[in-house]
Amino acid sequence: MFLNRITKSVRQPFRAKPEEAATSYQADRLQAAPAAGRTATGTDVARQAGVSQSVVSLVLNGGARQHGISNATQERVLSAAAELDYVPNHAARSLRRQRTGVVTFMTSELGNPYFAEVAAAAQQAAMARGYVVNIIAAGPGSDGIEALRRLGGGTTDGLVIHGGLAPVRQELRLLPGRGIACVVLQDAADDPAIPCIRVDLRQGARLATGHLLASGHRRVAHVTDVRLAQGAGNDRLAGYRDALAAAGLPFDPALVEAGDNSPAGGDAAIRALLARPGPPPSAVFVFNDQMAIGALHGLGALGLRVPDDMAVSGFDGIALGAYTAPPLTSVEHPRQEVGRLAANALLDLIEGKPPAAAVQTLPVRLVVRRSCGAG
Amino acid sequence: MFLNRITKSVRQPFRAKPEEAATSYQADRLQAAPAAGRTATGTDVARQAGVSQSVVSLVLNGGARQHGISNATQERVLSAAAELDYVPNHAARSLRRQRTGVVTFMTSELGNPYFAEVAAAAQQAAMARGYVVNIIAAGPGSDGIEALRRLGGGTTDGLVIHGGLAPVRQELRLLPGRGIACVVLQDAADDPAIPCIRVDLRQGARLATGHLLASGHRRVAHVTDVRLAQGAGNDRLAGYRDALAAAGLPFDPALVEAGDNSPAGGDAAIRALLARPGPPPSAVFVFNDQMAIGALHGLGALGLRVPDDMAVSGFDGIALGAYTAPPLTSVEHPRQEVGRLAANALLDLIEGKPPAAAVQTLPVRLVVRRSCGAG
DNA sequence: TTGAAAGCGCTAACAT
DNA sequence: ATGTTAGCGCTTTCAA
Repeated sequence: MFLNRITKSVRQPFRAKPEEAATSYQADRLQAAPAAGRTATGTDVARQAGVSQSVVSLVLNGGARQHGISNATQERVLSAAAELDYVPNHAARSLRRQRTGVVTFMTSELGNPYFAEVAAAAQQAAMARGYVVNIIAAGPGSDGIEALRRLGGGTTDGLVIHGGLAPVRQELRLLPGRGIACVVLQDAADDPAIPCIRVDLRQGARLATGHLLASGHRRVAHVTDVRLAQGAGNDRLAGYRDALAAAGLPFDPALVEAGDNSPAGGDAAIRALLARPGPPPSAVFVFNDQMAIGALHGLGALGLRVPDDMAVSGFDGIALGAYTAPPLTSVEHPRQEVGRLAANALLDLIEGKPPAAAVQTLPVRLVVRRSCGAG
Repeated sequence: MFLNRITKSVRQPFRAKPEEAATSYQADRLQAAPAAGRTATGTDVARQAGVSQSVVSLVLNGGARQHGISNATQERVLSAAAELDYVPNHAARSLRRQRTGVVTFMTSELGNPYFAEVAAAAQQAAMARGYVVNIIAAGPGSDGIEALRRLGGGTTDGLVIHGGLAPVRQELRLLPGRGIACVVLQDAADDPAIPCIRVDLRQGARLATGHLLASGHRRVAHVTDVRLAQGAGNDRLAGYRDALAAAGLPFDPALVEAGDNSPAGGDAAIRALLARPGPPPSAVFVFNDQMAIGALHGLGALGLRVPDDMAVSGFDGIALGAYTAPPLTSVEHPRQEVGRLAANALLDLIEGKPPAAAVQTLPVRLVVRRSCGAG
């Protein structure tokens, strides 16, 4: 059984912490390796080419020139490798080189198109620098902690992690000590050795709310994600308050509602907001576009017209936002840039180059569409 | 430089196939390993615990009981491991065991919520069986081929691949020979050694189109994905034709339009369809929900009401479909089931258990909402 | 111009 | 009850 910290065999649970035992790598299950028609090794190639194994390695790794391997030999090695469909064993190479050539992206929000774009850009940047990227779908929950624990030597050279950090901060701090470079997205990891690439969410919220206020709305509500709630670190809420303050308006908690981060959550939140006593808001700034789409739906169901009865602004700028009825005002993030910068910061770290800056904050852009009334 | 097939060093491009050289693993870039504060090894733990390295391995892998290691020794090993934050080296372990305990998911459609759900379910199933899952975002393009080439020994024990297979079929066939088990999603890989888990798209298309026909529509159009075009293997198009035939209606190519698989593509397609001469359709079955949302938008822009002027059915059943205006009729897929079955089929293959069936086809379910008029 | 050999960290069979 | 040892496949230094 695999064992990172203080855990023991499942067969001897008297010592295992149950929750760890339950999720830890069950090596016992992986015993019987089925003979899958042995893969060709470098030695096989060497034999076939009639040279030594080290020559194979040299030729295949580009060291042939400086070691003065003859052209004829190179040809033989190359064709033997091709003939045998030789692929160097990654585990052996990583073990020997003490680097894997792999970097890992971890996120709980796989399927969020936002992340997909960031990941794609990061992957492109990493590939351009010779690395393979793989993605682990795990979040701040126990799965994420477990995943981080497994990230030991020989797994990956570095990690970009995205999504609520708090619960995994502890594990994260251990990674550099294990020789794994880290970069975090959005939430800085109070550790100067871990750079952070972030988007200026607070400014985005200021822009969106400010635009609604500038259009003449005086009761502007806010729908937020219940997981972030009122706590500190809710940048969008902070930006919303900034904008109110700048307009000389008081912050009214009765105009803030929290909901699930989903269309259904946005729908429920807008209904809750309108069910409250007192004068209803005439505009609402919603946490993100998928919740905003739910809100549009809820408003329609209540017989309210957008933007006449209620102006709506989303956040994030997903592609579908331009295709809702009415099209959704939103705040675009520089996703590509985030991915590119994150990958490059990580690889610089891995390769020992001087990192750019501990925290890089990128600007956002307001995209005005019909849902907020203005042109 | 890394080299799978007939490629050579970038420094000696006279022999390298340019396109391969450009994308291949550039080992030269990964030379200088920065000393990142040496990670603790099993030997370190052994020294600290005052035992031999093999005892450490035994204790940490659960072999302690049957090898009769004393409790006191076990305690010492365990606490030494904890103290040193020991994590077994994955490369070394994989090399020795000849299995990695990792399975790979490959898809080009990262960010498609459809895939995210499949992947999540698969991951859960794989984790329950003691494997780590990692995801590679690569598709049927050159990136996918490159990625498959790198999938050699010591990288992963198995692969689930999703998305248009044709271009990578060739590479795919080589994998079992390299000891990598494969399962494909949706498009069967004419190789009985590679199981396929699929959803009955054709039946889904029959259901959606059939429902429109049953509602009295006689001119039912179809918007398809341009990448699938008219070719064979377009199950949705086939199901659409099935339904027409079952209703005794002729297939009219003028009622089929292809577009980009995106909201913009759906928008453009519906406009193109309506711009054609001849009587317009009164209903349309669209390739998937995101294209259908684009179509709803296009129809609105043209001043047509849904469902009165045009009934619309999507496909896939994404969450946002219930929140469009009007809510979108669609065809739900059993995503979780797909993921679960794929993971289990793959792991059975890896572990040498008898696989269930070469091809498992799962049923879909029509979800009727307002966009098609019916209740 | 090529080969031999050491060793990365781990597991497991075989000694004690 | 614990230690020794032989590799897994690869890279790289040193020798020939």
